[in-house]
Amino acid sequence: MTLDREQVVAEAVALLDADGLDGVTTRRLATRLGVQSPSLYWHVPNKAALVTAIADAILADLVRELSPPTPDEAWPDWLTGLARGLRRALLAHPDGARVVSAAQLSASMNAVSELAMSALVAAGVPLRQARVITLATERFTVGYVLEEQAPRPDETALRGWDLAEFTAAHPTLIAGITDYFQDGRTPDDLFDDCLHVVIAGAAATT
Amino acid sequence: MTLDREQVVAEAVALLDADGLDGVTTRRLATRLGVQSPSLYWHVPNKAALVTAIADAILADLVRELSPPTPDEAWPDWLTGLARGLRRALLAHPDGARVVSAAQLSASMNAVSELAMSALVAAGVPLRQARVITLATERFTVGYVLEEQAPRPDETALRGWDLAEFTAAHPTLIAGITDYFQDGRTPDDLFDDCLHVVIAGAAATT
DNA sequence: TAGTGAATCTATCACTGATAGGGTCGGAGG
DNA sequence: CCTCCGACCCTATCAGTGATAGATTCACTA
Repeated sequence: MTLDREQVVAEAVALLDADGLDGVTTRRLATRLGVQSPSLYWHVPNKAALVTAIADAILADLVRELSPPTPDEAWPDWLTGLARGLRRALLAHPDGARVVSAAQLSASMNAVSELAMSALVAAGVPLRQARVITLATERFTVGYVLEEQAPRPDETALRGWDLAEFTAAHPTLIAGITDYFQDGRTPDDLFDDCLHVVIAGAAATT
Repeated sequence: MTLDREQVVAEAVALLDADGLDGVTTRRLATRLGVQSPSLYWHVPNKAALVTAIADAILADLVRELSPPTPDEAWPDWLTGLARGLRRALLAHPDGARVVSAAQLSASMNAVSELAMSALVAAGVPLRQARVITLATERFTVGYVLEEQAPRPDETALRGWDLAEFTAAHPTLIAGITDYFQDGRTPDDLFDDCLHVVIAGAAATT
């Protein structure tokens, strides 16, 4: 029962889930697999390739369950669903967005892009606009989740930080944040609202 | 002529410019400052704080030259200029977007947010919409530049990668990319076009 | 049975962020 | 003048990182 690249990646994802990206080290991964760390290099050329493989694994489910828009589905609605699915896939693992943005040439991400562009083109969006729209949507979504998953500032970063002082210097910002969540709105709502901006722009510029 | 936190950060930025974020190590930074690495910890609590300080330095120029919209300036145009300026600031240093996205509580970034939100509110945009629009714009821009500055895949990542095969699997994607740059369009144009999507959506959802 | 190649091992490298604890030196208080 | 104290920097060291060299094991095949 010798080790397998697939098992390595699967265990790396499990390690990511348990300890985040910084917890994914070659040694700890090897230990989990009952092996010494240099053995991993037989299955994976280097750590960057491992991260890319993790990214592909993270997006694999999304790619699998993705389907082109139904005939009666308007492409902006379909694209909204795509972006939501992408965000869910990224949020499903700690540092998911970091992993995907660190990936070099993720096959799954390219599959998502291809599907999105072909769907838009099929729906009558000019090729060039389809490219612009998918790029904007993808990069917005990844950028959004990246910030969403950013670690809370540690204690030393907050030393000398005062809420009252901050509020005084950034009144509109604070007001906007508190206002938004006042009526029971959730972080998911905030993403949806931001995404709606992007999609509305996409629909408007076509 | 003893060392100063300001000098430490300035030299860290110089080191970032020379060797990228991964090149910014405490030892190399110390060497550049003619000092041993533990000395840095007198001026900076840890490396995360140093990165945040670098991020603030990167955005400092932007914040300084930023001004509210003139009375005859429509807020979508003004916001477009803001996003362009943010992108330029990030692109001005290697890994600029990575640095800013890794920063914990960057004062400069918050200053940008505050300025943007207050400008929008002053222009009549409802507070909640202003929040959504600035968030969408900021995260889109950082996410965009992050990918823009991602390192080209190294050789081992490209082992077994075949353009013809990739094109066959992603015809629309490849067509869209080649089509876009065919008429002499530049990466700056691509960003502007994507940004236009976001801003148009912002204007449309108001 | 000899050999080949896959898969793993041990040992080690150069490097990282960080801490402990000891010096040095200038300026303020007696 | 002298002492003391805090700012500032040092040496020494730690635990941990990705990675490589080179030896070893072991199943299968010619």
